[in-house]
Amino acid sequence: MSEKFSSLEVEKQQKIRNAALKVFAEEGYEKASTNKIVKEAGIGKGMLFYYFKSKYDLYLYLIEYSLDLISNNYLERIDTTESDFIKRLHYTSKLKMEVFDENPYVFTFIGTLFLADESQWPEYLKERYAHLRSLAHAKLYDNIDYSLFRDDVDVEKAFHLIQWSIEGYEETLKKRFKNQRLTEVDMTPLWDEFEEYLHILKTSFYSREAK
Amino acid sequence: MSEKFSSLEVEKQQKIRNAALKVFAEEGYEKASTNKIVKEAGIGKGMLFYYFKSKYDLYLYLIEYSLDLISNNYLERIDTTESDFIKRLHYTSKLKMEVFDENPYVFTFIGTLFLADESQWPEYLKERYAHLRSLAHAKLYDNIDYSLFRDDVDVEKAFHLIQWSIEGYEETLKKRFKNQRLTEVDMTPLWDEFEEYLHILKTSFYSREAK
DNA sequence: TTTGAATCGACCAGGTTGGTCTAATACTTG
DNA sequence: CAAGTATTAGACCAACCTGGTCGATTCAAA
Repeated sequence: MSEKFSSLEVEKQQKIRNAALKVFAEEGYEKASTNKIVKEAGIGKGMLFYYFKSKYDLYLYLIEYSLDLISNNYLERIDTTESDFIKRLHYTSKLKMEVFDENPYVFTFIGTLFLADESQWPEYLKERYAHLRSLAHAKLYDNIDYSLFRDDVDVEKAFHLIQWSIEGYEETLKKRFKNQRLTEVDMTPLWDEFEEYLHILKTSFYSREAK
Repeated sequence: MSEKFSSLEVEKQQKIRNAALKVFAEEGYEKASTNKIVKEAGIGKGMLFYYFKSKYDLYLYLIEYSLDLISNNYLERIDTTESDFIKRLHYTSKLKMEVFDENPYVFTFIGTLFLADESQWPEYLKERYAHLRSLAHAKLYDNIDYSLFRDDVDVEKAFHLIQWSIEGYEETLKKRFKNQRLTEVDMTPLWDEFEEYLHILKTSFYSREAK
């Protein structure tokens, strides 16, 4: 990236980033076409190479940007003093939706990195990516109160079941509102529905006594 | 498709189909390259167009083939007299794995059709695709004994939670054994693990009295 | 009026595309 | 063995797309 890009108005930066994130996320690095990106971003082809010296340069910039965003605006904000696993996930989902709404392609883009070929990345990006993953793990599992769970179920397995359930719910929501901006959707009934699911999970996996 | 293709030895047919299914599933119709397909199938470029008159012809053939396979070897074999939802899903998973093992790309390929542009398909394929979806629904939900479920949870929601859990488990398995043929994997401990998960679901979502 | 940063899109060489065709080989039948 | 047919690989084609360049133009500041 050059200082040319960073001195753009933030809206324009955001528009270009979103376009690029979208195309990279959907097509993967190799197949992502810079033509498609500039079209989506509504800028001329020349400008992209004026801001970034190559396609790969743009790609690395997006990685760095996404790592930062997910760390600072999402993971770091997860409150690990909440020791109730389900409550923590509940709050985590709210956060995720918030970030997702402003930056819909970052999560998919970061997801694709998991299968990407890191070997050519600069060292500092590899480190930060590894750091992100361990941070994510810690933010989910550190300081969880195991005693809330029924003692006749394997807590580890219950963790998984709860997580899969939440991911499944997220997926169905994505499918349901595929073509709408999230801001245009009234989320309150969805959160209610989500909470009903969480309530079921609670009554199912937590022991009766535990409130 | 021409009779040229169907009179090939079945192994060769299968190899070509698998190659094509794989590429179409991974890249989508437009981007799937016939060059990649013939390379993957280990045949010369000419042969593909000797067997199928065009890329689109091959594509339609694969749709028909996959619809048939999933109907006959998978859905139709699901036993709807089993009214215990979890047991039925358990059996369904076994079937799915069986089919998956012999034909790993059919499910993903069929999955991509959901987002594909049906509008140009011949009428009979549209109908059969619609039929497949209603069949799938029926095979999952018809004749389920609701009384097994705890009466303090919404059965519909419990359905979803259970399904998401199973899908989640399937996904983690796919990731775990991404690069191995399924036949090379010793499945028995996995089935045991799976059954432990099912057991938890049972104790969680079914009422105590219901066995 | 002059400068130079910002912008666009025509353009380039190289590569890939779906599809054709030739020429060689393999197989069958006399 | 010979003749003919079925099968095969891959060189080849025009059309198109690729990442990247560059000259032409605009326009605000000096």
